[in-house]
Amino acid sequence: MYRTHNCGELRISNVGNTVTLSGWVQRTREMGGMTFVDLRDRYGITQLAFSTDDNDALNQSARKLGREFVIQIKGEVIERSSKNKNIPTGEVEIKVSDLTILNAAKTPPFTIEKETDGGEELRMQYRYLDLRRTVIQDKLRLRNKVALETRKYLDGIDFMDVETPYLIKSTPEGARDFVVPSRMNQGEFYALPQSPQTFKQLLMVSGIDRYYQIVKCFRDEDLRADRQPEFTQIDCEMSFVEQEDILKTFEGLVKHLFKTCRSIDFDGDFPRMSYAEAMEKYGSDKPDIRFGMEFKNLNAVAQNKGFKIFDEAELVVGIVAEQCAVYTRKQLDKLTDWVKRPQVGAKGLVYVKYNEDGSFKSSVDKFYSQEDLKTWAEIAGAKPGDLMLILSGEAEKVRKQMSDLRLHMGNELGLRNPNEFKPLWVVDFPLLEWDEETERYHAMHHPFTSPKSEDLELIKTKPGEVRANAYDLAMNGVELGGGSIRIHDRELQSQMFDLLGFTKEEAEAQFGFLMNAFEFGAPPHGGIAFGLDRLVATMGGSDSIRDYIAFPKNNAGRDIMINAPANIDEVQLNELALSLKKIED
RNA sequence: GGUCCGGUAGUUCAGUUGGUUAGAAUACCUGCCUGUCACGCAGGGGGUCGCGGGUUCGAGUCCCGUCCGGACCGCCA
Repeated sequence: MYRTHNCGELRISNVGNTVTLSGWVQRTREMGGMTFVDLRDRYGITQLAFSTDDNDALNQSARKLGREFVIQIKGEVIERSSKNKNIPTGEVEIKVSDLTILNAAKTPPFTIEKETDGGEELRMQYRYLDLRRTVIQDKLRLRNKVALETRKYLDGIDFMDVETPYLIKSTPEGARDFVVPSRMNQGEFYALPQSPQTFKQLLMVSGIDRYYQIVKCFRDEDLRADRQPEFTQIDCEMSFVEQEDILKTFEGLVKHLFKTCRSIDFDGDFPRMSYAEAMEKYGSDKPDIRFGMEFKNLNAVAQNKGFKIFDEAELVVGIVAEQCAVYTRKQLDKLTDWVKRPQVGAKGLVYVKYNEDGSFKSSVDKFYSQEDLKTWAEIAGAKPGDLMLILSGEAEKVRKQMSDLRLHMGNELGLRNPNEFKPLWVVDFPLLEWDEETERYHAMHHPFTSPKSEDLELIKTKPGEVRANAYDLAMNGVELGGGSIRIHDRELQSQMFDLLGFTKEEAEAQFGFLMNAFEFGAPPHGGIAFGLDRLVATMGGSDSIRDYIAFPKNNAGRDIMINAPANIDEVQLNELALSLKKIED
């Protein structure tokens, strides 16, 4: 038997017991005639004690142990003469009588500790060592708990877990597909699903009524701290529901998860905001409402006073940074540089300091009187001591830029507390989005989203103004999930494809199976999908999802531990009837 | 496709206007130490400064290219 106990469970009540423990050597401390060894496993650390008085030979062997050796010991639990209050097992130690080295270890390339000295790349290359760290294990433990509680909650209200295929068909809509060549059907390719969307809708046609799946999805797009090419969704669909039913049901899920996994209760219902309002007030469809700094439109007061840049702008918009009138020239220049970076892309930044004495100092004093600036402050809701930051230009771009600036200021001023959680349902998304490049409409959510019935008449005349029965759950500036009420009528679905620029033939070839299914009694249905990785990372107070995934990919989509992707053998290529073409620049 | 930041000891980093033998901390090794728990003390080993080219009497330092890592924009229905 390798162990009678784990390394985290022995207490003062176990004194006198003879126990066997196995684990990793965290550290050894040599004290002349004594040696202490910290033995670690997933559950904790237990101190082992050796001394020359007890057993000189054993003490000598203990000194030869290196970091991360895997050992097994037998001994008696004794009360420590000097206790360590910092760890749960700190009142006891093991007086070791037998020591077996189960496996020696090379010195690890970085320290296996809470604050490791290892850099990102090294940690990923030796991810199995990184995963020995308690902080990372805690994150995986949270993920496990969230997934488990999701299953409990959904199972409790009659949702049924149904698996859908990973080898499906590529479609041109949306993200790039990962494709898989078929050996048995040479020259043809499967695609890995970006989501089980059509399958879950077919399950509704099948009468499954309430479906969920915690499922891997794949998108061949560039990565970010919060985006991986393979990621996990909590994918859900319900029949005979309206938007309100979905929102209620899944607000319940999110509340359940925060309560059971983080002991956090939300007061009342989650607030809701229309997409239009979110864009106007925060310039984002996933606003962080942990702090204010709402956008204030200054067109009426800033234009036609002779300042050409504002006069020619479609939108002049400001935010108020409280108590920031004390910002120095240097700080303001730095902010200006920040918004001028290509990633943000603003042409410049106008500031107005509302000094404590009631006077104003701005970068546009040449064009505006103190009275003018006072009017701005009133509109913006600025008080003495505050700083107004103003951007102008093309409305859509300015909103995006101001949104970036708002979040930046939120970070600077410490207004984005990672232990505070502010959910927000964003509703009434537009159905369509004009794409400049292809000069046609794209589905904002996906082509199966139903338009709001009251907007249906606009579909021929002003398709861009049609709103959809689509909704997102945003939290702390992160999109945690989104969904919609779907189209369940063949004719309407067919019209949608028309609108999106599909020919009848293309629509039939790509989604005929779904439209055919709609002819055999499709119930009204809708659903939602949550990004599990983002949900868990947000619950853990982190911006990056990487540490919540056991084996993530790097910036370039590579797994640097196993070194994937990699070349394949000529034999494999031949079997697949593929040949590689060298692409010249 | 693009922008920015980084690459120096096992590791994390410092390295001045280009100038003698490239440093610190930590890890590692050796010795001492009987109550440590980030133990302490003394000593030691450890570097093709990512790679290639250029400028220069001289390059870790400047220039060009390239590879790798990170953050971001585009992209992500």
